[in-house]
Amino acid sequence: MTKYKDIGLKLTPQRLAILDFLEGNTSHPSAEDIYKALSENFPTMSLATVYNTLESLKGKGRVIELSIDPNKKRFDPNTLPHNHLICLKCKRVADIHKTFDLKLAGSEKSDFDVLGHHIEFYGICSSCRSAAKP
Amino acid sequence: MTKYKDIGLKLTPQRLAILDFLEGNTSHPSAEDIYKALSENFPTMSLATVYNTLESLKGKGRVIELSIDPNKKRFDPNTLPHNHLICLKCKRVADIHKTFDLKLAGSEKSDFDVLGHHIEFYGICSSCRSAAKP
DNA sequence: ATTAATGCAAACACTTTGCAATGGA
DNA sequence: TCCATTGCAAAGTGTTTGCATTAAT
Repeated sequence: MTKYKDIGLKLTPQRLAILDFLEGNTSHPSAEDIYKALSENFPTMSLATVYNTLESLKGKGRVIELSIDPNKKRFDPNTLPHNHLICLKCKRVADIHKTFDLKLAGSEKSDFDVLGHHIEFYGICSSCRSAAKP
Repeated sequence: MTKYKDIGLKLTPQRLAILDFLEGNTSHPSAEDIYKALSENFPTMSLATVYNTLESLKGKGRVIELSIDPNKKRFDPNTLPHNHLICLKCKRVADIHKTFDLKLAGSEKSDFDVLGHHIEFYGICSSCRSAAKP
């Protein structure tokens, strides 16, 4: 039960619930998504707690914040390098486990220290494709 | 002077100013950035007009909306395929003109129709690097 | 006992919208 | 003239923060 004992944060029931919800979750939920999912079992949980916890988890490197969805931040508990595929219609995000080794020449870097990269593929998911066209 | 005559939108002074500001602009400005820059010469211009115009330009394919900055939408008048490099500290965005031909196998696409991709490189820009470290 | 985390509400930042007045086409 | 666009204000989202209370260590 002390599965998260070395997390470096106080383990409150709320955090435990958030961690359990995120574990293995590939839906790339927003803070609101997490809040709604947990509100059923934690009716008193505050949305602010979800935001605060996500911030802490980000600081501990247990969660990645994605800016792939233009309307809200989405979170990914998979902190290993990988890429994403987003549906332009419904904003569903799928993981792309394939990685790419992209090199930039010095002259292409605009004098930045380049630390990494992230690829967003975009397209249409199967359910949006098969949905009746207006 | 009818440089934008075939744009398919009514050419108001406000829109002309926005188009002129964006032309060749590589700063990837937010709506607020554009509004501030033009307010000097157009003191009565409304921020809503900037948003409305950007929406129209997006619809006409004259501007791309970027979700590279987690805090706000940024806009790019360069609609040719290219990639971006963002400074993790100051959020400055530079263009990467190099493109990459990234292929996904059918099994990697989670049953999406993949239409394209965009690469975000991230790192530290030269001015942030040389800034005094706290 | 300490100190961090919670929940609430208020504040904040960004973006969108309703609508009367305006002005391009 | 006609209809799209403007400017303003209000409203709508998503996110952050202040603070007294609570609870993990």
